[in-house]
Amino acid sequence: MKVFNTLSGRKEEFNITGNRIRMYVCGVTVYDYCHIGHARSQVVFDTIYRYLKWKGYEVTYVRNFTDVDDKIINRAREENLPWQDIAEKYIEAFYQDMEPLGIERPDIEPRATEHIPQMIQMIQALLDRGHAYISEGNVYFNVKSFPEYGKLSKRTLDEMIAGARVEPGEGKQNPLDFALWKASKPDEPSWDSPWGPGRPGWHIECSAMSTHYLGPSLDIHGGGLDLIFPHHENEIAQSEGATGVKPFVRYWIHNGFVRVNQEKMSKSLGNFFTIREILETHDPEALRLFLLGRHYRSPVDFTEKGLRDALAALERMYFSLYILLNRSSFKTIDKAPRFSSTMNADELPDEFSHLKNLITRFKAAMDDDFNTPQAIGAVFDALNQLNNFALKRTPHPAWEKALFLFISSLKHISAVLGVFGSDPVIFIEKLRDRHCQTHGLKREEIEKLVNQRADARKRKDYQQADAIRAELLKKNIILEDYPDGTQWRVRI
RNA sequence: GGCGGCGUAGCCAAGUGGUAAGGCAGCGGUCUGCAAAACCGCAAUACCCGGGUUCGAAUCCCGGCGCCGCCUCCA
Repeated sequence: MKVFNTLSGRKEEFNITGNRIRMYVCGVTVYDYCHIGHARSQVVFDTIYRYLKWKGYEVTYVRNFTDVDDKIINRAREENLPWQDIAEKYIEAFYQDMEPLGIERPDIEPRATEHIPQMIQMIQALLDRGHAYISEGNVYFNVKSFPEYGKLSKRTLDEMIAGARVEPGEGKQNPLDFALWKASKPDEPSWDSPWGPGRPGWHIECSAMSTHYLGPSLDIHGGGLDLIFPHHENEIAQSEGATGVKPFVRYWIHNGFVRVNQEKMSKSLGNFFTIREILETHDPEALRLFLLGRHYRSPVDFTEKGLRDALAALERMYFSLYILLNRSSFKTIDKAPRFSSTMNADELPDEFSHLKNLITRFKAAMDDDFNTPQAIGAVFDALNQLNNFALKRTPHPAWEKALFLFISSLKHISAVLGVFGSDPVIFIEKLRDRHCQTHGLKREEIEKLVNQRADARKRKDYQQADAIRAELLKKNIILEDYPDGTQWRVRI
């Protein structure tokens, strides 16, 4: 398996000793609803987590909540609520938004405020080792004490100072020094510490919590591209400075941005869509497929068209399965297929190459730096081949076996990608319901018309039949006549 | 100003040295009462532009042009 490592700037062979993977991903600061950028990051690392587990690794995945921070404090002031309530509210919202996207719960989800002692301990270690200093109740990290500072973001201290839009900063020896501990102002959250009442700086929580749960050396650390500097750079300085263990992280993985009109989606630009507002009108599985349709390191432009295309692709997949299952002897996905679950792909003739190789191709794609677009391509190759053999006038004698193999393969693939795992019947019905709801249509009426048309067709009254079809088409309902009956679907 | 990334058909997107996956849309064919779906075929004479290396480059090198990001809180 190859993984792109931000630290080296290259794809590297993924080598770890043993079978255990320690993985830490920066979660969110809980002061507002999550937007599509957060969704992408979560989907990307969720998929990586699922894939590593699927490969048989024993993964410990830690993802934090930053539940104390300037933004939370400000939000609390605006809403005139205790800051804890703000954090609580948006943690709950986070789960509500992530659940429909199929984001699995990490093994450990630590909150910053529950790990103040660990942070204090690490700050003390940094002071003891000469990497930090105290100034007016604040504790700062001394970047000059860590010669490798800049190795992740590939900048030198001199370059950063030359770039210089750095805050002068009260009591800092160097403008790039950053706060480990902030003396708290009167009405701010505060904890006791050896340096007086205060609260932790942002970066220290991830160092302290990752070390606490995973030890001083992690296998994978992830987050958005925008965390490389300063957040992850600072984490390296803190962790390696405090523990002396190098490297703090073996593989740094960063996902690219979601953009809107060619610009980064961000709170400060105000060009963001929250997950919940998108899911009001869009299918969550389509959103996940849309996000996985691009390589995780590339930027992705968020568009309505992109989402629609993804839904159309899903619909094609599920409608095909729906038709095929209907025609098969086993009818439904989970109702005891006639073929044993140990059916060997070798039982299929060689013409079914894409079906036989599907899992192999899927694995090869994912092994190459989690190339989800390529993996998805392999799935559609297989679907095309399946339809080709199954929907011919005289279907291939092995088509049911091929269908079964496809469904079994899909079970594996959906366990990793979190798409293509729905029951086709449920997916199609959901699509129909949603359409009826948003267009104020009644299913019974549609079905009544479909039946009327069937009668007309039996009478060979094609004029009447076509009139009904045209009427339904006006409502974006498309009829499809199959040998075993008429299906209706929604035009996307 | 420094550092990093990107530019592949109408749109989205893989491919990073061996002759262009896949999705959406389009066109032609098969099927169909006609459609739709599905399948088959067509569609970039070829990967921003200009040089170079190589038997061979979308893929490597040099030079442009365009876009984006980081350098400040941000997934």
